[in-house]
Amino acid sequence: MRHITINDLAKRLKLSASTVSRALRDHPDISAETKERVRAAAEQANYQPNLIAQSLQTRRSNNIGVIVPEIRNTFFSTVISGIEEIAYEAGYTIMVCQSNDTYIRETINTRALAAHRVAGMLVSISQETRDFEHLKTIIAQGIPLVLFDRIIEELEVSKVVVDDFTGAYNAVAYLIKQGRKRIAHIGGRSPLYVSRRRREGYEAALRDHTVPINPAYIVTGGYHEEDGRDGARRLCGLAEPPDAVFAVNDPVALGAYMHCTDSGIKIPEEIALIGFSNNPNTTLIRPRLTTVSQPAFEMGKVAAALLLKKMQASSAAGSAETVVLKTELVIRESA
Amino acid sequence: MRHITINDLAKRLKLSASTVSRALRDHPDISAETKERVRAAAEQANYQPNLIAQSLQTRRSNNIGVIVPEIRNTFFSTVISGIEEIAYEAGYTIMVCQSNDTYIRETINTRALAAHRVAGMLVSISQETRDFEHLKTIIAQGIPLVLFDRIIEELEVSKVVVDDFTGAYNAVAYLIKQGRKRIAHIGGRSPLYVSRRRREGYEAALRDHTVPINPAYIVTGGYHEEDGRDGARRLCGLAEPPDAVFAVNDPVALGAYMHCTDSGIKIPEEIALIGFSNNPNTTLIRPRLTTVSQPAFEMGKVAAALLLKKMQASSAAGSAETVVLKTELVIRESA
DNA sequence: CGCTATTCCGCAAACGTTTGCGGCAACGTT
DNA sequence: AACGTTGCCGCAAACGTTTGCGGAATAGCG
Repeated sequence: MRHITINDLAKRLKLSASTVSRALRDHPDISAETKERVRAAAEQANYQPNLIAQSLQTRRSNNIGVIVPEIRNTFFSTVISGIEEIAYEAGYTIMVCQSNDTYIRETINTRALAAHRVAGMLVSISQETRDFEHLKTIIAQGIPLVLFDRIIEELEVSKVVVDDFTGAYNAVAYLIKQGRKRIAHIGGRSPLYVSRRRREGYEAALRDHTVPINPAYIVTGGYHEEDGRDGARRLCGLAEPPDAVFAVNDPVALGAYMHCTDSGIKIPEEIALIGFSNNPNTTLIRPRLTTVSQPAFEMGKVAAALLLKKMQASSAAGSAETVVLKTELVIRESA
Repeated sequence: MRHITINDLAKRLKLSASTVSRALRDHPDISAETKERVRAAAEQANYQPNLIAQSLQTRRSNNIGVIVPEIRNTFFSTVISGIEEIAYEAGYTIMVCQSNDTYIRETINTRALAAHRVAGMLVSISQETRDFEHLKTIIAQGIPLVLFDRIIEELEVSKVVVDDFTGAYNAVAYLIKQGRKRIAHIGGRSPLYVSRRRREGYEAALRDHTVPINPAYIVTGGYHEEDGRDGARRLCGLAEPPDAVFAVNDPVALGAYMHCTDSGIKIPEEIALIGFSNNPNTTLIRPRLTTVSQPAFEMGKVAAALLLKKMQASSAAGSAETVVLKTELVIRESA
């Protein structure tokens, strides 16, 4: 019923614990013969080294912490999947927390993971976080940190994002090229990096093509489907409703889509629609949603790899690296 | 840069480590005054107890392991979300692994989590697993285990599932009541509990309504969208194609939906369609998908709560409990 | 004033590892 | 034959906690 320890093995083999330990880790001081004996005994007894004790001794744990706003949400769960993939290959396990998009819980999570002495942390901040003290203490404690997607620009730390600006820019430029005249944007209310950059891309595209920016065509809200419905409703209620909408992400775009189809507005004839992320379910609807690809799985892998690199570099932390992944406009029928 | 320990505090306060420890845990042996001093110092120094050392000493860790086939997959990520929610409230953090639906990786994951000395484990098995030795050793090591969704019936252990049989039965019965005559089933090829039970429900409904079971109307494959496409293609290629399809889950149903709409087959006029799970994206398509609700978030919460209960019960393990959650046929336009 | 209770705290061992250091044979070298 | 090498292993300390036990000081009691 109990876990068997290295001392049990030692006793059984009439050896010292240190010899068993060294044999298991293939230390040159141990003869080939006893190594074999030890290995056989360990195998036979189904010995599993206690990682807790190991971590305490070596002062380095083999798990890495992950904090996301919410685990359900295909974008984040896909990122987590990518993270786990890389972590697994490197022999790490991930400890996953969700902040439910609240600041308070995010801080609690960082504290908990720090108390667990994770070897590194990957976080995507909540909508609410304005100050970064909790992250700064993480850094001060010497825990490698990398931010992804929802990052904080001011923080001197490694980050991985997509080129939100360019992605948005290209999407809107495409709408203009298609001859759309009244291009609206359903954005995020919170000052999240991603929503700000996408909005900036939207505005820059309009400006560069000398189409005036109409404040009435910019509505903001949350990041879920219902927010997209709300936004679309307000937009369509305008005296002169838009003939195109660029949404901050796919859930919002899908919400807008729902509103339009439900109220008989034809897509793309009356209104064109572009989302952001290229979630799998964007190909479910008819017309299929034109969107900007945001490689979530890839992002998870890259973020994890970056963190692992930081962790190797141990002491010489320094160098905050930020990698930006490419987006691509995937053109389908909705625009 | 370093983490501060209980000894640092002790030195700073000219106390012993034991006193500090007891003060922090509010032990009655310590005077109110020193308790306050210690608390203040701990606060000021941002002391965080080393959970690693704590776990080693107390022989109980405060994290629980989770193994799912794949993290991306809205069903599982939603379950995980529910698990995290309950675990968080109870002061536990979750360690999440994915087996990628392979047996080998599932065993590696169980070993890793056992080596981490998790306080308990929640697992949903892979398509490939046929033997349960890895799970038996988990149990033998005294680690509380609860299976969810993809369970193993033969294993004497706590489980949480939905009433797959009844859910399937009701769905098919509904199709019959609607006057459908040639009802097909796109099921899972693997002998997974869920796919077996749903198929049994399908067959029972037919039998109870005295409609003959036509083997040609039962096709099997995997559990993803492309498998649904394949299944629908084969079904529609029949001399006498079915006029209704009950799919093993929503992704498969959506794949079937895609095939039908893409080849001009009208839903529900020519063919009715019912899925299983009530994934959020089933309301995206038009007609919306009729499906059987399978409360994923709830399942995660229940499974975690059950595990916590097992963990309290410590020694007196025994009593394998299995809770089955209710499904409900949610009727929409596709059937 | 002497004795027992009570209050409050420290010593040390333990949890399961890893690792520096030292020791003891056996061996090879002059 | 004496000596240095080498090969192989054990002792003990350490990682940061918790906790049983004992002990000093104070309080309470007759």
